[in-house]
Amino acid sequence: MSKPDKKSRDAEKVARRRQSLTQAAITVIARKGLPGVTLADVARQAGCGYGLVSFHFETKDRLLLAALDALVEEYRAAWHARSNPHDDATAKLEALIDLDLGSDVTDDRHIAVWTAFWAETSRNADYRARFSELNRAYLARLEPLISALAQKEPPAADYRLVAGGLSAIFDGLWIESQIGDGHGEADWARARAICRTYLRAFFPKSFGTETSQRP
Amino acid sequence: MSKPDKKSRDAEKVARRRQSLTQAAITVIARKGLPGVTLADVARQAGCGYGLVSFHFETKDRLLLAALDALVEEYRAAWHARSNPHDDATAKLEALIDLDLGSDVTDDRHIAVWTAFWAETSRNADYRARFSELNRAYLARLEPLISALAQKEPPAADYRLVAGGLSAIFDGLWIESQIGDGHGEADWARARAICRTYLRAFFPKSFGTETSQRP
DNA sequence: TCGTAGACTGATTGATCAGTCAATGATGAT
DNA sequence: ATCATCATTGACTGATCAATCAGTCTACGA
Repeated sequence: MSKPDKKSRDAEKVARRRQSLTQAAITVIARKGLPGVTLADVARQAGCGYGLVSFHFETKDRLLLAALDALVEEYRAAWHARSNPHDDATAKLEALIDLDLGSDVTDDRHIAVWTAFWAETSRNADYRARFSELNRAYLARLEPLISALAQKEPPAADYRLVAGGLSAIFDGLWIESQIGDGHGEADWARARAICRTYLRAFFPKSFGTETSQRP
Repeated sequence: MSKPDKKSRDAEKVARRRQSLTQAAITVIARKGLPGVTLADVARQAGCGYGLVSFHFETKDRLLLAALDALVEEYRAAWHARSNPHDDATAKLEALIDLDLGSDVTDDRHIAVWTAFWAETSRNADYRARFSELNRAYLARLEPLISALAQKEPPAADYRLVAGGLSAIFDGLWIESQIGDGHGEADWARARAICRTYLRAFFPKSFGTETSQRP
C-alpha cells in the first residue's frame, strides 16, 4: 500500500515547484519591479516552461500574492529563529535591530520587493491585508518589550507611542536605504545607531552603554 | 513690436498645458499606480487628445519624471509657505510635524504617488537623484533646528542621529498611513503624537507641555 | 507491458499600449 | 486677405504580454 506515499511525495514535489516559482518571482521583482515582471521572466528564472506558471498559479496576480506570502513567511521565520526566549527585553530589542537593519532578510534585494508591494497597497486589498496583519503582529511583539523596559525605568511617555515610533523608524530606514547611493554597511551602521539613540533617550539605563555592536 | 509679447504668452500657454498634464498624471498615478498609468488615461484626465501628451513630453518616462518634479515642487512650496523665520526651533518643528502629518500636501492621494515613485527608486537613477536631493535638503533644514534645541538642553546624543531618526519616523509614518484601513484624522493625530513623544524624550523642556495640537 | 493521471511544454490568440504621423484648426504677423 | 507657425487631434502600427490549449513526457500501479 504505497498510495499515501505517492500522494505525499507528489504533494511535496508540487510544493517544491511552487516554492521555486515564488522564489523566482521574488528575484525577478527585485530586478524589474512589479510592473516589469513577466511570466516568461519568472519561468526562465525558475528554469521551466512558460505554461507551468499558469498551471500552478492560475493568474499572474495569484503568483504575485504567493510571492508576497513567501516573503512574509521568510521574514517571520528569520524573526523566530533569532528570538531567544531567555533573553531580556534589551537583548531582544538588540536582536530585532540587527535583524531589521542589515541582516540577510533585509538586504537590498528583499527591501526592493517589499517596497514594490508597498506601492500597490492602496489599490490591492490582499496586499493591504498582509501588511496590516504583519504590522499588527510586529507591534504585538514590540509593545511588550517596550512595556517591560518601562517597568524598570518608566519614561514620561505612553509606551505604545514609543513602540509605534520605533516601528516607524524601521520602516523609514528601510525606504531611505533604497535612496542612498552607497547601499553599504556604513548606512546600516548609521541606521542601527539611530535606533539605539532612540531607545537610549527613553531608557538610558537599559541602552546606556554600547553593548554588542554586531552579532 | 509685440514679438516678445507673443513669445512670452505662448511660453506661458505651453507651461500651463504642461502643468495641466503633469497634474493629470499625478491624479492618474494616485488612482492606478505607476504601472497602471496609460497615456490615454492622462489625456482624458487633462481633457485633451492623445497625441498632445506625446507632443509635450516625448515619452511616457519623461512625463512621469515631470510629474515627480511637480510633486517635489509642490511639497517644497508648501514647506516654504509654512515656515515663519520669526519662529523659534520648537515652533518650526511643530509646523513641520503639521505639514508632514495630516496637511493637504501629505494626504492619501499625494502619498500614494510618493510611494509609487519610491518603489521604482532602485531601478531609476533619475527618481533616485530627486529623492536623494530632497532628503539632503530636508536634513539640511532639520539638523539646524535639532542643533539649536541641543544648545538649550543638550541631550546625550549626536544631534545628527536625532535628526535622522525624526526623518525616518516621518517616512515610516507615511508608509504606514497607506496600510491602515481607516485613513482618518485619528491616525494622523497618533502620528503627530509619536513625533512629539520622540522630541520630548530628547528635549523635555522644549516639548514638555502640549502646546498647539492643531494649527 | 500497458494504461492512466497529472506534471509539463510552447505556439497561438487576443488585448493593450506607447509611439508615429498626416491632417486639422487657431492665432497672429504682414 | 493671406500666409506661417505651431498646438492639437486620433487613427494606425508594431511590440509586448497574459492566458489558453492541444499535445508530450514521466512515473507509477495493475
